[in-house]
Amino acid sequence: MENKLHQARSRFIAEWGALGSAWGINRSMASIHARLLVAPDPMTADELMDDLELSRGNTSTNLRELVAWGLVRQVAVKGERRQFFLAEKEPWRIFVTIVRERLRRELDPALETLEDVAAMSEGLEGREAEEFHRVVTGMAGFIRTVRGLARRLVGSESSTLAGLARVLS
Amino acid sequence: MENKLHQARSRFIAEWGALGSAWGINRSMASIHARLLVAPDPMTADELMDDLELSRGNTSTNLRELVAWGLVRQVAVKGERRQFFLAEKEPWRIFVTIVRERLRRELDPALETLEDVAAMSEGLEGREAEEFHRVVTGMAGFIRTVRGLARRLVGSESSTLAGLARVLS
DNA sequence: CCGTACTTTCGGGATAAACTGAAAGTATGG
DNA sequence: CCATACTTTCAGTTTATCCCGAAAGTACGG
Repeated sequence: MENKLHQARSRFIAEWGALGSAWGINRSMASIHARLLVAPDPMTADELMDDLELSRGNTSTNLRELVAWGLVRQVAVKGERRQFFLAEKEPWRIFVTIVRERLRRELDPALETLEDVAAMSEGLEGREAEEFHRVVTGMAGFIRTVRGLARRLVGSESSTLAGLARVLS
Repeated sequence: MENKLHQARSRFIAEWGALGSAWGINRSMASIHARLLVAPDPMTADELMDDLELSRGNTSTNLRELVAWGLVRQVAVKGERRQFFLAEKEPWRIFVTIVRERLRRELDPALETLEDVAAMSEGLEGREAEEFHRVVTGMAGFIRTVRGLARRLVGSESSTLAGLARVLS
């Protein structure tokens, strides 16, 4: 019985790690996140370290990252000196957090550069320059629209999924 | 003038590469894609190679990948022996292609495993096992819903962005 | 404040991914 | 069917990233 749980948990952690890798999240961070997700109670860095066979340093660094992302928070347990970590478990909130952070960290700077570049190429002459300007401007506009939609989508705390489902059907 | 174009183009290519990296696409592939995006005419592997200072092998491999993704296609130019490559330039179509491919390559397998793991932990007893089952099941359900929505979103060839905008406002 | 329990930092090593360049492969025009 | 122009493959190298573990740092309880 215990064994079945361990087996399922390992697969879950491995799969979460793989998904993370495909999206630019490192394996340790994804593993720690996965482990915390399925823990009924907050865990300490030491427990995670032993469970996932990661080094102390690695565990510490990635826990900090997860806290910075807002996916995990530190909780104080009365009468305990060490820190405990607790993951957000509600899928919609996890999703919203990730989308928000990625918009902020990656899309916003990219969009700024793109609009910069579009402006730089304004009014240049020649086939190449004209096509460049046309494409970059179009791309920037599209991304700006997507960002706006994404922001509204993740703007509300409660799930907009049901609403979306209605529209797209 | 020529110079301004070059400068803007370099920045665009670099930015596209950075964006790609953050999303698990390698830099060469993203650079080639960016270069083709802003080209008024189809380009050959050699032109790309010189322009981006990549090796022949790297260029060839990543062009093939881009074709496999459906973001670039080969076109025949009359009276020319070598192959020319042309990128899809419409932002909405690019977006749809990428979303479709990533759903298929990453989300689908992940969801399958997740549902597997959820089934494995069905009926196990104990706090840990019960929480595990609860969380994994919830997660799988959520992802299934998201996938369904995404599929519908990218199901139509023409942009659904306008429709979305209406709903989310 | 001192000792101890806990956490973070960081230089160096390991690993994996990306990239190169040359050789092998393919196909087309003459 | 040969020569040549072009493309792909692949073994080896480089590069970037991740990860380890020890040492330094921090703060709490007594």
